This record gives sequence, structure tokens and C-alpha cells, in this order.
Amino acid sequence: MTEDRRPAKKPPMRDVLAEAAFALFLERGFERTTVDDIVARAGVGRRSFFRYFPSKEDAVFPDHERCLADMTAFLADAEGGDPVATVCDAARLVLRMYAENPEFSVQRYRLTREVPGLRTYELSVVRRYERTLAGHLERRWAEDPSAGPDASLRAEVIAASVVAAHNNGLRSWLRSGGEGDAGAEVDRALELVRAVWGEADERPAAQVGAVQAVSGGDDEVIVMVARKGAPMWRVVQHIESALGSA
Amino acid sequence: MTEDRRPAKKPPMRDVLAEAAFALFLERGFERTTVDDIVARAGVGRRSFFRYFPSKEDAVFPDHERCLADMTAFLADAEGGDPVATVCDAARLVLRMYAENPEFSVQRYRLTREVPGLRTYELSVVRRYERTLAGHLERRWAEDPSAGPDASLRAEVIAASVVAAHNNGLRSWLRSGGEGDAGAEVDRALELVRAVWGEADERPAAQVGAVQAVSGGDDEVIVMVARKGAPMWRVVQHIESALGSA
DNA sequence: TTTACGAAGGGTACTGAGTGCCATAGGATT
DNA sequence: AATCCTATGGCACTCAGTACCCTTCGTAAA
Repeated sequence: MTEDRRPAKKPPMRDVLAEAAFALFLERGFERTTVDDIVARAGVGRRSFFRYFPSKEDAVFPDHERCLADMTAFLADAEGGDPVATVCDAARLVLRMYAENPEFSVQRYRLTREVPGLRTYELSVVRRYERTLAGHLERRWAEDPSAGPDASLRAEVIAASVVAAHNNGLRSWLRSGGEGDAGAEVDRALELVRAVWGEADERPAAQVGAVQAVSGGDDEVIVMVARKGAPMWRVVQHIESALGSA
Repeated sequence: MTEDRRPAKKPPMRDVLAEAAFALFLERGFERTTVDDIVARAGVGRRSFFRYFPSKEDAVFPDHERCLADMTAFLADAEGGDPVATVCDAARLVLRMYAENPEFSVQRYRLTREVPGLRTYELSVVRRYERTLAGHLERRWAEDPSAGPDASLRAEVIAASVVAAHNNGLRSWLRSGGEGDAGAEVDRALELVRAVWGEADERPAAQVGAVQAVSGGDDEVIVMVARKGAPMWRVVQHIESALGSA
């Protein structure tokens, strides 16, 4: 009834709990804060906490569930283009979530660094992102006859690389206290992965037509002839095999 | 006093507990087994369990602590050669530990797959291996002026790749019920990583001397001149930059 | 207006992991 | 024999997480 007269009539209990929990975690530390402390500050019943958060750790990462859903939706929509570039873009969704609340993200980062239980919990969250990315790569390559028999292996390795690169850039930004451009760090890191594993899309890229090794001068000289349009990892494989038989 | 007359005089309590725990986990499942159940079967006091295992989950992975120490020692001894190849070899130590007890490893794998708490715990263990490998790469490259400014990023990405590749091969072997050659699967997986990221050691490898792009026919043709002796990832970077300016 | 109903929250009691503290036993040392 | 020292057992406690049931309140149907 007072819907339009009081804009902030009733903040959802989930947010109230998350804020109370986080404030207490910063004050006393995660482990010295009990769920009873949290619900006391939030002014709600203890049972309600576990209605909104399956565990105490979940209250520290209240937005990952939504972000994971966003990533899944993003990948479901993505159709064409280089799958590796697509999962790199998907990883940037996570960065964006962190960048939306820099102070919160930095404080949470410091908290997580110090509490082993939170580090472990974060690992399980990161793992879900990684599985989501790997699943997308596998699905894309499952219908691609040129993907090769080791597509599943590549999918897992690339997903792990993307996550590691993303987290490297993200942590670098978090360690700096949220100063500077978070996107630039992560872009640089992801570009390393995309350059190694991705097919080239907008740029011209190489498809190996022939690789041969010849001798020249005192150093061995390799001459590679390549044509554009194929995955970079395959170039590397061809270089390797050519070098092996040189 | 009966040291030499009774070879199996007194099995260490840690082993007794681990065996009792594992047997019960297989019978009733992990979550339906309490620590009281375990110590009852082992015939020891409840307090002793937590003396040997910090948590119930630790009883499922009784040998990872030793394996982690082995890996640390292995990496500390490793001096020359390609750091990437070295961490690949270090990863194989983990495989060897699994292969020492195939039945146990396979049963534990099935158990871990079904219990979320064990999956999460395993992630934290895997993370420690990953950090150990990444630390080695960073240390090796810290003294190498040719390593480049992004050595830390590469270290983390490569460590993640090595772990992902290793686990891909390992899981494939575990899913097969411990049949076949575990080493072959993992070797194949790790070779993919080493081919992409490693310097070549025994094989001749490429050091990029010059990269240029020319036109030929209707497809664009790239001619790369490379000399042996330098990291493969740098070859890729040069190819990328050459293609970008083509 | 009354009744029915379903969603949201509160309260209580319970299980079980993990910890701190102290007691005790058994072997080795002096 | 007195004394350590280490390994172990026993208890009591905290706290996360769960099962079950109760209350409340807004809404829709009668």
C-alpha cells in the first residue's frame, strides 16, 4: 500500500543479512563471527540466515550465483566466432562483477586471503566457472569435425588457462587496492591465452600448409609456410612435429 | 623388544584410522559415517582421530601431504633444463602416487565424485600442487633476464595448464577403472602443454629470428624464419604480432 | 465479512565436526 | 625408584547446519 510513497520500503532480507555479515567479518574476522552474531545484527531469526545462504561462507560471495547464471546465459547465446575468444569474453563478466563494487571487492579479497576456509570456498566457486567454460568449448567442438580427438583435453586446459589468466589480472588489480584499470590487466592476461590457443578471428591467422626444416648458416633454420584461417595451437603442433623430424 | 620377531608388530594408528575410515565410507557413504563410527571401528579414542587428521576429509587423502613434500623436494633438486618440462615431470609424481594403489585410487575417485564436500577438499589439495609448480616457475624465471616481464602471469597459466592436463589424463584412467596405462594418458596430455609452452630441450626448437608475411596465390602466405634454441611461446607471440601487422 | 490458503519468517531441539584441557599409561632415561 | 616424555583417552564445550513445527500476514475465494 505504501509502495510508491516509500521508495526504500523494505530492503530484501538477503541483502540485509549479507551486509550485516560482511560488516561483522571485517570487524571481528570471519571465524570469530558466529551466525548468531549475524542474525542478531540483522534483527532476524537464525533460521532465516540459512534460508538465504546455504553456509556461512556463502554470505561472503552473495553475487557469484547470479554471475554464474549470467555467464551460462552469455555462452548459450554466443554462436559464431572463435570459441576461445568467446570464453575469454565470458571470463570478463566475472571481472565486471568485481569492478562494479571496487571497495567491497578489495575488502573481500583481503578477507579471503586470510581465512583458509574462505579460500577453499572460493576455489569451489572458481571451479564452477571453469567447468562452465570448459563445457562450452567441448560443446562447440563436439560438432566440429576439424576439432580433433583431443578436443576434451584442450577444452579443460584452455578453460584452466583462461581462469588462471583472468584471476592473475584480477588479483593484481585487487592487490593494488582497486586503483587503476582492472580491465586492462585482465585483457593483457587473457590476450596471452587467446594468442596461444585461439583461432584468429578479426586478424588474419595462420593455417599450416607445409612445414619444412632446412639448414642455413651455423644455426639451424626453419622455414614455415602457413596459410591463414586456422587455430594457432595447430601451428604449434606442426612446428613441433617438424622440428622433431629435422 | 619384539622388533625383529614380529614384523607387523604395531601398525601405526594413522594407517589404522585411515583404513577404518575408508572402509566405512565405502559401506555407508562419507556423510553417513561419523567420526565416532570411525574411531569405534579402529578401537581408539575419538580425540586421537583429530590428532592425525585435521578434518574428516583428510582421512580420504592420507597420502597427499607426503606427495606434496616429494614434489617440493623434486623441484628443489631440479636445476637445469626447461622449467616447463620440469614441472611436467613434477606433476607425474602425483600420477605415480595414484598408480601405486590402483584399486584404492579408483574407489576414492568414485567416492569423491559423489560427495560435494570431498570434491571441494580435493580442489584445495590440487591448488597446493598448482601453487608449488607456479612457485617453481616464478623462481626459475626470476633469475632469467630473458624471461620477460610477464613471467609471473605465464607461471600461473602454465601451472594451471599442467595441472589441468595431468588431471584430465588421470581422471580418464580412473574412469576406466584403473585399466590400461595411466602414464600414457598423462604423458599425452602433458606433451600438449609442453609443446605449447615449453622450451625445447632435447629436440631442436625454434628461436624466431625474423618473421615476415608475403602474398602468394589466393591465400595469404606467411614465411617464418626461425632459429633453434628458444621458447615456443615466444614463437607464437612473434607469429601473432607478424600476422597483426600483415 | 469470513474463511481458506500459501508464502515468509521465527523458535526449538537435535546432530555432528572440531577444539581445549586435563588425566593417564607406558617406555625410556637418570 | 624417581622422573620425564610422548602417545592416548576422556570430557565438556562451541558452533554450523538441519528437521520440524509454529506464527503471521497478505490475498483470494466463499
